[in-house]
Amino acid sequence: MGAETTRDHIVEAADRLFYHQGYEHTSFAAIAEAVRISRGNFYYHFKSKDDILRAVIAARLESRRRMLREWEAEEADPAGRIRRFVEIVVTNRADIQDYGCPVGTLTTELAKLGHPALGEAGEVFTLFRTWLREQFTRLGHRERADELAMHVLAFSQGVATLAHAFREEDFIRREVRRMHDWLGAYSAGTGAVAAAAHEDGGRADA
Amino acid sequence: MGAETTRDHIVEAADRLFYHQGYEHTSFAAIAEAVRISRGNFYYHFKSKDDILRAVIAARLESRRRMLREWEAEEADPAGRIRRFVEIVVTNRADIQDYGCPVGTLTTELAKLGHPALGEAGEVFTLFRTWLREQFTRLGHRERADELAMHVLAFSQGVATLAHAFREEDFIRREVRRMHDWLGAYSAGTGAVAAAAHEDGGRADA
DNA sequence: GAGATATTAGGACAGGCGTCCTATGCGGTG
DNA sequence: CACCGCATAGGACGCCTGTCCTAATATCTC
Repeated sequence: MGAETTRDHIVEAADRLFYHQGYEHTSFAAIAEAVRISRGNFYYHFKSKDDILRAVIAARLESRRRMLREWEAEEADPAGRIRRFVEIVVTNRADIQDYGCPVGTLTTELAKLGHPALGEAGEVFTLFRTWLREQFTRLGHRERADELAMHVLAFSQGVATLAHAFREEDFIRREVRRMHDWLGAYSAGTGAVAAAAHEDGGRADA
Repeated sequence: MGAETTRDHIVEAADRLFYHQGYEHTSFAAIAEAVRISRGNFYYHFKSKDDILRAVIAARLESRRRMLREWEAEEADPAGRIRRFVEIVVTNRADIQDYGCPVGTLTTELAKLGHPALGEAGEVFTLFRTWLREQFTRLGHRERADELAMHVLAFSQGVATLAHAFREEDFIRREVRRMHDWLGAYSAGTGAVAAAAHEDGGRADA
């Protein structure tokens, strides 16, 4: 805490405010007030608002990378790792109900603004997609790994958006349970793998 | 076209611009330019920007109601109606890839802005939820109708968000196919209904 | 055609924004 | 103690925003 630099404080406050209020709606004055520094002093650490945004995105990317790395260290089973990802919406349910998914909402906003940093924001999605794909590949679903990864991602975005709109915690838990059930067909031994492949394999890649 | 009032033109242009650029990012000047009227003239038809937003939301609500009514007239089978809803993401794939879901993105933005019209925007979600619930009820799933309705809604939001982020049409089609497969267990005759109830009934409502 | 009403145009206003500039304070080094 | 570079403060700037006001123009009624 005390060891953190002013720049870090700015990035942290901006991260939180961008998440809670949106990027465009968050003014320099608001960040300055949160960090308790003067407006003018911003431009010593960052050269523009875009610059702060990029720093925030980079910080988020790094934090997600770190999270995934920890999961990999703690959980050897790829299926267990995927389940951890699915559990995010439960773990962060309070924030999600209040503000939605940080990644999804920022990406959507930057797209509407035509902001040049949209691509960087999208990299967080790509990070998750690649990581999930890797886990499915290790489970023996190499051909369909990307499709399955995207399905899990779509789940989390759908749940986040509706949990935000309706604020219903039970809905989150039901959808997570449903997703765990679905994952069961892909995560167990060869028998279950074969069953899952049979279940919808014929149509999915027509 | 020619029969439309100026007010209608304003609402149409604002609707499109709010969808493409976001509510906050769309200025009065931008709407005025699109409608080809002067800025000042706005306040003859609307008393504030909020007022235009409310008119846009009301128009969207009405258009969705009309759409659902048409589906009900054309399609007697509740399962077919639900399938029509699922197909929205395919039908509107171009817009969705460019701008996301109009309902989801607006709701999310208004929530971040703390805008008083958030509740009205959310009514579109409620409209869909209630309608889907009604269709599932008619299919004989009264107890789980709301849960199933929410699942379909979550599907559409998840697909829309990711299709927007990644711009991949194949992804949309794969997810829609998956959803149709899932619906198959709930839409056929009593035999299939019983099978679906057995499939995950034991855990879903523990 | 005259008058009343409905509609439009365009500028003025105050406030907030991101940005920039300059002066001031702080902390370690010779 | 003098110095120098890092860090900060706070105000000035030009721009754009939503809003409001007033004058001009269409449109309709008798």
